[in-house]
Amino acid sequence: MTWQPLNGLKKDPKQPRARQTVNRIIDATAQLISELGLEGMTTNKVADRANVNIASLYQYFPNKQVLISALLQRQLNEVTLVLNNILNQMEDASVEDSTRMWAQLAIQYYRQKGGIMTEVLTNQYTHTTLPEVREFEHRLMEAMRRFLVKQRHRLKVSDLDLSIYIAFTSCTAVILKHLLEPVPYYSDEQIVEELVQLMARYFY
Amino acid sequence: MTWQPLNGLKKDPKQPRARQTVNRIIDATAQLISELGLEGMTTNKVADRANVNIASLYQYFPNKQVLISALLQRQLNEVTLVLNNILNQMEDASVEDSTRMWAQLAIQYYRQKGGIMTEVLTNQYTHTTLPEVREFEHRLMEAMRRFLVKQRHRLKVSDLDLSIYIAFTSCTAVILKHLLEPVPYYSDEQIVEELVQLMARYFY
DNA sequence: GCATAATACAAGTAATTACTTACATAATAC
DNA sequence: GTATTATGTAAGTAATTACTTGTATTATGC
Repeated sequence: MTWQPLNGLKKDPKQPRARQTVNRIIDATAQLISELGLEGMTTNKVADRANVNIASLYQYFPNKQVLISALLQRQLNEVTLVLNNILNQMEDASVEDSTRMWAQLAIQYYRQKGGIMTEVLTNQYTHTTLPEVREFEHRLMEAMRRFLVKQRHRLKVSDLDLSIYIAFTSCTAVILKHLLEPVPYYSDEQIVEELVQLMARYFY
Repeated sequence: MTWQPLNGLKKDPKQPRARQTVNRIIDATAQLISELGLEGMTTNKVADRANVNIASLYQYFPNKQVLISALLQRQLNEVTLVLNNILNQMEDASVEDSTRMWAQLAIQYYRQKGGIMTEVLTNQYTHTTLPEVREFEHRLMEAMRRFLVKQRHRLKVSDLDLSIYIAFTSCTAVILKHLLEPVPYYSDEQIVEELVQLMARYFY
């Protein structure tokens, strides 16, 4: 049995210098996607920005796809960490409170980290839905489920999974739209509180 | 004062043969976007598919953007027609009924016409939100408003416009997701009825 | 019927794309 | 220290992109 490097890299960077190179490449990828969008990002530009020869890039990343995947993984892992923290905290919270926490976290994270991940997330509906994103969504909905089953008797849902699907999709879309095409006179708080209302009335 | 051709075309096709050419070009554009996505569609491929020389394409369309715009306009006009019909019919319908009609129409239209417009719509959150799409959304939300103010006394909303914004965004996202990444065990009817529930509980 | 304008196409262009080949330098093993 | 391996670069590649130039063909005005 032969070993593929777990992350899809062509070659594991063994020396610290090489690890730095790989990191610089991923950083540059993040910057460029954030500035130019997925379409605008090219491997040549990435290599330039990272001050690395294009051939070095292709020594570690077999192709563009894997490079994007690597960035995506890094970002998703980051979010997952923060998120798990929150999810544990809200054990027995109400739908209102958990919606609020979740929405606030999403907005705050985006404000800090820029639109790198959102750029990819918004393309999730496109032909090439990235499996990483799908899996992340799935994990999130599972967490919602674990949280909701505990208070199932209080909920007026017929099909819990369907409800979660609808709720998750709605909240995500509203937040994403608010972040990327903000309507000037809606504040973060207004949006969040209105989502809280929507969820409360839907579930209770 | 000089006249720009209203639709952004470089040149008005005056002879029937020319009008046919222009139409064939737009049709080919629709096909290719539907097959390959916005990214995959190129002007050269469009010309090929339309059996038209690439130079002829550029005789009428000054650039790729305008070509896409022309297609988008055609599609949006089509939908608007159908939609206005529906909107007039539902004058005094309940939130439930109007949600149902609207959602069913959206699904049906997509099933018939393929993903051309959705392809563009899903990229609405991207850097280049097309003004045509914005305007269309705006018109739709205005229609929702006209319909809702009539029964305002029955609604438990604090800010009607905000509610419309949230409702519209949620419904659109759920429908779009259902069409493009369908979860196998959710039927059209299930999705529609769950949206009806969501809207009813939100507004009443 | 013929001058003129409208419409079409053949064959390009320069720029950009993702990705390679061939070679040099730096670190490690012993 | 030297053989070996890891890491880096210079300079390409062929394919594709959006878009032009120059010329031939077709329709229209009168």
